[in-house]
Amino acid sequence: MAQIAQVLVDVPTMQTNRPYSYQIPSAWQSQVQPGMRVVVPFGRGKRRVQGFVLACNDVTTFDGDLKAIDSVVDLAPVLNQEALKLTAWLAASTFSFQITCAQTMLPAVMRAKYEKLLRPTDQTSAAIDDQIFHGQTSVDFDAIATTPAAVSQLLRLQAAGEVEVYYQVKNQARHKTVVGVKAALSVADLKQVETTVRSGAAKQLALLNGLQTLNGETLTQREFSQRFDVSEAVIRTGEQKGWLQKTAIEVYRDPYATANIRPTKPLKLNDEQQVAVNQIVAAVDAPATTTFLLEGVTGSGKTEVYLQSIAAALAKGKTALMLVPEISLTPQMVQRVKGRFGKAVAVLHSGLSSGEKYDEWRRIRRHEAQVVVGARSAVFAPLDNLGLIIMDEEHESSYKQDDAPRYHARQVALWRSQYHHCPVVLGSATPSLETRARAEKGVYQRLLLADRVNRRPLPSVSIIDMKQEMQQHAESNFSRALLVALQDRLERHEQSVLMLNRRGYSSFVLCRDCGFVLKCPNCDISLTLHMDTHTMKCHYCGHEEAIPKVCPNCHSRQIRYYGTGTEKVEEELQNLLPDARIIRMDNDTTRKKGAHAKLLTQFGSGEADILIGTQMIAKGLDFPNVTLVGVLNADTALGLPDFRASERTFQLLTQVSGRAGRAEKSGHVYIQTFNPDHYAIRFAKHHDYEGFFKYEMQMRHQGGYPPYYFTVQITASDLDEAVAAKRMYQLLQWLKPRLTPSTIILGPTPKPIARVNRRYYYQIVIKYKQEPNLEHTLTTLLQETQVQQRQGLQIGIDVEPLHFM
DNA sequence: AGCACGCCGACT
DNA sequence: GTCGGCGTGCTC
Repeated sequence: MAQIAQVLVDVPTMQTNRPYSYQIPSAWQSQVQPGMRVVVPFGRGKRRVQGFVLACNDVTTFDGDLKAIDSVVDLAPVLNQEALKLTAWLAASTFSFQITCAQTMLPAVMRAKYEKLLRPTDQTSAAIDDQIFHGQTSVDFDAIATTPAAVSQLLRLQAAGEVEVYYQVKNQARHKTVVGVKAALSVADLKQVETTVRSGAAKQLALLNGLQTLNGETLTQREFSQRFDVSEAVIRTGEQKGWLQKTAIEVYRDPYATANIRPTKPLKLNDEQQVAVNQIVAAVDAPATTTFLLEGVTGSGKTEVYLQSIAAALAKGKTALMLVPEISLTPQMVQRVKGRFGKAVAVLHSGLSSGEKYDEWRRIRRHEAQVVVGARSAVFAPLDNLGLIIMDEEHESSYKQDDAPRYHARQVALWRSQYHHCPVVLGSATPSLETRARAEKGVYQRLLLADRVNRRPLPSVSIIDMKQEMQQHAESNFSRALLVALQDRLERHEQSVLMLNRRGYSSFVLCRDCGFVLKCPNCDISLTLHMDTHTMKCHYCGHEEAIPKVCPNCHSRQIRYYGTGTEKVEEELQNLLPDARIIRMDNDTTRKKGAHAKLLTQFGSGEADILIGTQMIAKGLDFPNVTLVGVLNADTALGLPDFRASERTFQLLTQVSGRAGRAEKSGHVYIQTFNPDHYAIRFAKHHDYEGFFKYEMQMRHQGGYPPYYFTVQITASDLDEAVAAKRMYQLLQWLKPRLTPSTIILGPTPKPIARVNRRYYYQIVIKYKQEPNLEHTLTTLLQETQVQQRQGLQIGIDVEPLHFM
């Protein structure tokens, strides 16, 4: 019987990023297993932390007295063998702490909350009890220890044994329960009781009759009350008389009421779709770890290919995982999958409450759900026996997590496909260059859907040169051509969608006399005007202040907002087209839970003529009556110092164009731009992904960028700019001799937004083709900079970063 | 992270 | 002399 547990403790630092050995108390030796959470003492004080058991055995390299596990949190492992292996791989490949990775894979409620408490002892004097405890059994340490003087007093009291410090490790996970009703007496006894009830007590008789029909089963109180027509008060009486027992029945929080979902049937596939399904299903059956690139224009029916492939995996008794970007995870999308697979579907996304996420996670782990649909983190869903992984819109940057662990869901999906020997399907109309290049080399197998379902032609696209427009007409967000088209749609009772490319282009306040721009005091970035709260906000640190009435610099009153936000566009459009009914969708109007869906439903049911929004409207929405799509500012992202700017612009334009003319009516797209000759815009006009791919590959080849090179970004930040810069140059000197000569190191350079939250940022980018020792080198780097990190320097490593700013 | 240990300046 | 500042090392 294993006596020693190797435990990963919940202390995310470089020094503690390894297992610690603990004695397993003999009473628990048969039940502690790898993957369970435990509470262990850690450190010289009385600190207790949560940890994950990685292994159980009888050996340790530690030559000292082992401490014992304090308590066991789980009855069964929450991380299975696959998850434990994945944790180790994820930590190594993203340069993050193992404990952080383990926690990332689980619902947030399973993360422990810690409380440091003070408790009285039997030596506590009346005076201290009066001062600190007021008769309570414990008080929060931090609430009392607010001043240095208070801290030293507490330390003295602790030394004198008058108070005790105690750490409480709290499990946040709560199971939702409803009240159940169960008979407490046998049927015979209940019959006996019936004879003693006063005649005319109809409800009590009904209750007794009802109890007799239960057959020892438990019914929810609600159901019982309805079925036998007895009130809760009567049931309470029955409980008091000892006829019945109330119990707690565990229920799942159901985020989508399954009741009103209409079942859907598989659609007839066209030839291309059928070929794709056949290939995928063959790989599911084999099983083979083939990675497919399913490349299909918008409207070519990729989703139906996914659904029928999933059906084949389920038919084989296997499970399936379907990843979609957060913004595509709309109620329509969920309905479509649930309509096909019903209760077998679990949905994981950020809109769920933490309790709902936990319940969905448990349904998956208990094998009550075989299909999981979810955003990025759903890639960790605890599905056993995986038969198929699908990643829709694989080029979406939201698949990469922005903070530690900086993983890309695609990499995790590929890892899991190796583990389960199952295929992966990467789907997109505009695949990332990396993926498309791998398909070119035969690493991935390419499946092409060139035709739109029903053979609808792609919408025609007009490019509008805003430079000319500006010269000939007054400054406006709307070109004449677009306005005429909008007017035309209003008259024909058709709908329009307008997209404002918000990135780096929101409203800021500018003084027309001296040119002063209101900036964040903590960050090198202008503050954004928010009309809903009437404040200026920083989008990086959250700083908020009042809108200035006079210029803080020259005291002029000519201080106005400048630039274009969705609100301003809406206002201008309403002036230009007073009769139009407009819905605006942006971060402000969709922040509330369910607001997103509500606005889309309103638009879909024809309650508005025009939908204005940011990038969020480009994805997945499918309204047959939309015949016009306008992109107000196509090129705001093109000017950004990022080699992926063209790729993103092309993808966005192609995607938003796909919103026009999805049913019988043909669509038209207007793209307003200041760079009408830019290749990203030219290729988007002709829906020419292949042309764009070839051209962009040349650009990447010349620039030495992915997919020709791999990249790693190292960021250092410090409150003192000189320190950040100096350390970065030292780091460069340290790094150079450890990398192969063909590797290119860019930087150090200050980040384009050099200061965020009072910290100064510098970055180095490593571009390499082959660097076998990179993992080791960078891990060493993190260890060697420990002392500096303690002194306030923050160092971060991002493997294959998606944003270079 | 959080805690103890340990070594220097201004107070009872 | 002691209290308390924070730099350094360690946590099974």
